[in-house]
Amino acid sequence: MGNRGPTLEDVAREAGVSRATVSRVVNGVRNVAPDIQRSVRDAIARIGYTPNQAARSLVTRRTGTVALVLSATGRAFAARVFSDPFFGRVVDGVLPVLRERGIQPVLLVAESEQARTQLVEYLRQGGADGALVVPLDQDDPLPAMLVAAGLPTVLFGSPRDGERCGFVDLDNAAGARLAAEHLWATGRRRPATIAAPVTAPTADERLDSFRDVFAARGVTSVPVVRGRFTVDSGRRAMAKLLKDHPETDAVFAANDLMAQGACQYLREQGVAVPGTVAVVGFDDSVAARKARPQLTTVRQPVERMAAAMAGLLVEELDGGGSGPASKVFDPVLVVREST
Amino acid sequence: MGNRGPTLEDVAREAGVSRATVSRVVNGVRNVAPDIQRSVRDAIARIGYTPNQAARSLVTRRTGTVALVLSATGRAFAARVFSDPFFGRVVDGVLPVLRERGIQPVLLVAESEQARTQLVEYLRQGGADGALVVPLDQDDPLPAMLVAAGLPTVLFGSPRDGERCGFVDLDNAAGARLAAEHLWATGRRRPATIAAPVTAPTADERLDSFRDVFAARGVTSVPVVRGRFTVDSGRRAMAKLLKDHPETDAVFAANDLMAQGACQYLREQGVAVPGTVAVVGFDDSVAARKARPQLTTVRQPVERMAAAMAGLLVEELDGGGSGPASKVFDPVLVVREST
DNA sequence: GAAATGTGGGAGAGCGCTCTCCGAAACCTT
DNA sequence: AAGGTTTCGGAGAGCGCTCTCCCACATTTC
Repeated sequence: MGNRGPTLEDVAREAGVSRATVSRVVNGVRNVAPDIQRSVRDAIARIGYTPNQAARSLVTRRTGTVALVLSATGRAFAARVFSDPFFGRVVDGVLPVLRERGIQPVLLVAESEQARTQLVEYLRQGGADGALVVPLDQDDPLPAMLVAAGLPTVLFGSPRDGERCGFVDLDNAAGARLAAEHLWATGRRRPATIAAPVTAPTADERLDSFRDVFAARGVTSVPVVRGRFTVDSGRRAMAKLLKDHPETDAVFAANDLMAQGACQYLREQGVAVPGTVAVVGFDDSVAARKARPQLTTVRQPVERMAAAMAGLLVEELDGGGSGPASKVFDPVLVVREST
Repeated sequence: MGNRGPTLEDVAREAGVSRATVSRVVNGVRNVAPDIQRSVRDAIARIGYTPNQAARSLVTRRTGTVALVLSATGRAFAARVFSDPFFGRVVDGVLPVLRERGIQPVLLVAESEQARTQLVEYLRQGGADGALVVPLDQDDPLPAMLVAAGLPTVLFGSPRDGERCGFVDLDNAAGARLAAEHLWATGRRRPATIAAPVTAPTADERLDSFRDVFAARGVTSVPVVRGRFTVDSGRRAMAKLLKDHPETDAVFAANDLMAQGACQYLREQGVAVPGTVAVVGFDDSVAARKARPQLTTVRQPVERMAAAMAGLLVEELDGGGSGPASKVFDPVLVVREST
């Protein structure tokens, strides 16, 4: 606490110059004669000076920090976040962009009502210059709260109506269409889907488009079971599907983990994949390649999207003007062994 | 940015009192007459005042923030952190303790050399009041760097010699002994182990104690294969073990994920578990209960340890004196289906 | 009734830094 | 040589808050 280290003033005295000059050297602004620069740097090293961020922020109104917020409204927060490789990919995408610009990335988690309030308060008080938000649930109030607090914010996934903030997103509808058309083209006529939880941000976009493709070709009924994005829930969903609709010859799951669970269950029951039932996943996460059979899946370029998200925020932060921007990415179908 | 909101001064004017009085109300110190208190609160609500954390920190030398640092020296950082449920458990344990005290938890990740330097710099400049560090690798220089920077620090896992900081740890040796004695008692005489990577903090503590137990009973050779804490590496390790030491009748893995991989591989090869080979894991993570067969494992009370870690730091932070404290937890053997 | 005690509020000095002015010196220009 | 321009360093005014004094007044005590 009372760790009061040396200040600019101390460095100035040590180097025999003024506070202003030391500040200029530290921040590398304007011209300072080379020899004075050297003597200042020496003094800094000699007495072990570190700038005080609080003092700096007070005048610059900047912290040099950006928050990456993982937010959920439901239960089992940590279990969800620290088992789905999706978040790791987001982090992987965001970090380099921020580091490169000397911005300190800070992970914040909002796992409860209370946490969310504390978090918004923290950011309002100047905890970070902006926020990158990855909402796990569709009805998450956090983005709206941040926007209302006037904090520059960029979302992973489209904002709901009225939330005026930047975002990156995947063209989910196009991805689902890709999957549907592939299954149709390979002769499947009895598809079913393991959908996202109703609360998921992307829940119905993927589902509806998938059905539309088949509906347009005369297949009007596509059974749906909701999963919870985990391998286990995929198994359970598949079990239900197999029981209620044994004629099913194709399954489209809303993420790879659930697709993997479906494959596991099918094979355990002696159902051939892809022989009898074809399975398509979503994301193209590491799970897709590790599963056996390797999954055919809709690739979501998560790292690139995350990087873009960080890029948009950084732009908004120093560009100033022009307001929230956004970027939508195109999915690609990756055909492997499960279809 | 130029988001200059209302200040204490504005509230004071609005409420017709002095800056000092508003400050007293906001921070709830000393006596302020009830009616004045009310009028100040009204004024705050009316003009939407939020205290400026930078200004506050500048004088108090406190941020009200604690960093939870995940640090690794190797590759594939995010993949490791966001797939092993272990970290979720740590987060789950730490958060409530901090929230309860109104401390804002901030997750920091040190995934590279550069990140580590930036991070230490950030914390030295007053990014947080203290750090909770979860090192993934034994040779991680971060704890030493933080201690050197004078930051109150508490580790998950014992510090290396000379690092003078608080920590919580599991009695790993006792855990390994528990596993060994259980296997011995159930008649296993040809044990092998799937050990942690040499770089892991707990690598040899578990391994050595396990061997000691068997050595004391005349079994002097215990084959070792190193894994990488993942299911996949467990499979590979088991394959090697089965090839080189087909007589093996028991396997002790350094975490549940590897034990799970071992079980999978054994069963796929038609080797009965626990009939022919018994398997013991470590941690008692969710994976242990989800695996089939359900794993016998050494329970590490991660959440409680994490909570204690946070508690120790908080104490050091406001207690001041007395220096770094520590706490060691006892493991428990949980017998399930795999032995 | 005067002194001692307690209570509630204001004044104002910083915390460590940035950044706008200013002025002194050095360098061109015609 | 006189003026203009550029270069470089210092002075000093805050940024928004906390916190120590200090003072005015109310209450108690002998």
